[in-house]
Amino acid sequence: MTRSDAVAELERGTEEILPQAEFRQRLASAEKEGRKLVIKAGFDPTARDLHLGHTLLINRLRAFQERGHDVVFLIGDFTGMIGDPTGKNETRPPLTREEVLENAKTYETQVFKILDPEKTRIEFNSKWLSPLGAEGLVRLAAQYTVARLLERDDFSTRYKEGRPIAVHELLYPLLQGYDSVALKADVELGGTDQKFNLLVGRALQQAYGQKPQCIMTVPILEGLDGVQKMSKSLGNFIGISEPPRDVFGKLMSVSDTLMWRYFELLSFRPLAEIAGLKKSVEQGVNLRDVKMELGVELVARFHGAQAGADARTAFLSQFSRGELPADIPEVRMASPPEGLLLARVLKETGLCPSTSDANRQIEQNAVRVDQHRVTDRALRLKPGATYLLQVGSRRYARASLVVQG
RNA sequence: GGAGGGAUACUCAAGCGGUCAACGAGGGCAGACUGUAAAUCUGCUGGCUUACGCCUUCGAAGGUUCGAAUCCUUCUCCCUCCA
Repeated sequence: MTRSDAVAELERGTEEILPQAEFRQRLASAEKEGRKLVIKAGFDPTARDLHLGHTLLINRLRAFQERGHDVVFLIGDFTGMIGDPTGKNETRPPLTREEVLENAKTYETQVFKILDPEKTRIEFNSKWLSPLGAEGLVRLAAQYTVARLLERDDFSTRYKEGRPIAVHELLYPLLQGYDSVALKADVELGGTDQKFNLLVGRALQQAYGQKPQCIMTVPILEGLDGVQKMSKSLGNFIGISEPPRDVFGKLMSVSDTLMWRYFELLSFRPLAEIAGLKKSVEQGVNLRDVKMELGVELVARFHGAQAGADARTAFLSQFSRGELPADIPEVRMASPPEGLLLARVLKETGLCPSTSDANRQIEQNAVRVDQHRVTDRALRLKPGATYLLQVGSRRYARASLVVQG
């Protein structure tokens, strides 16, 4: 890999690098002198489950790590008690110390699916923020002005609209910036919504007589709907701890246009290779197959290479050829001698949330018993047998009915 | 402290005494089609019930009425304006 390729690989998938020239120069001189850059990325310990959106940032960290730089995974346990107000239109209640620590713990296992644990430095910002004390805080606060804090979008909006801004929220950017001072960060990464905070870090380092960090922002990834940002609360996410078939399946359900964006942002393949794939689709290759490539790659990243291949095989057999999946849950239930209504059984097996819903599904031709469509909601399943039940093409179960008593 | 406005199903948002289990949009689920769980079109989207139908829901609690999401009272929470 040439030097400029290497830089391109580090900068890949970033939204903005400020200032870019300074970043490249700093990188070059550090590598020339065999010195590690301190790469900082902070995580708010409010989210427990990481999803693909978070991985954009983690992937950048990984790229730096691969080039031997000092990657600091900073858990904002102290600032977590404030809660970053970015993008929020109202004050959040502070988390308790216990909640913060609890959440922080769950990060590690997830993050190390991508990062190398040996090369990752995990820090908690309470380490330096707690000892800072009231005096230190006052000194820190003296380094920045209210007017500049109010430049931040969500602060200025709230201020103009007369909505409350608690004083501790104003402190958030300062504390985050002080983290950079404490770590002597060379580069700080964050989502585009973090730009303001990252720049405050730059200013504060300067105020404390350090060389100001460069900042690197990564895009906010759209969720499965292709419109809103990926988030757990919107339900449009792919979690990195989800089972292989869900990760794969959700990726397959991504719209064709969104798929390319995912590919560019999430795949580790060289950019040239992705361009090649795009070209091959234009020349008639089935886009579905390209989508599967992405699915295989991501499942493999989180669950191992074998899981990636298996997910593709399972998908093809189930949805292309309509075969049964390998692992169909089996439920035993008691039945009176005359049998149980189908809707009742569908509910008991968990395939449908209620008998009303089960009846609706039956009326909509969605239900199969032993591979045959059933449209009669009056059908009773007799005890003494095991039935294969399907609702739609994704929900399967076996129900074995045993005579009551 | 004073004056107004609002709270409706997963979300947004109509309704303002009966025809409301509640318009519409988004989301979700399903069917058709297909090259995929893409796109497109169609249907469904509170619970119980084989069915007739029954029950619960419109911030909370009471009340008026044959009948309330709709009117009245109190309460809780939000917002706007004045001080």
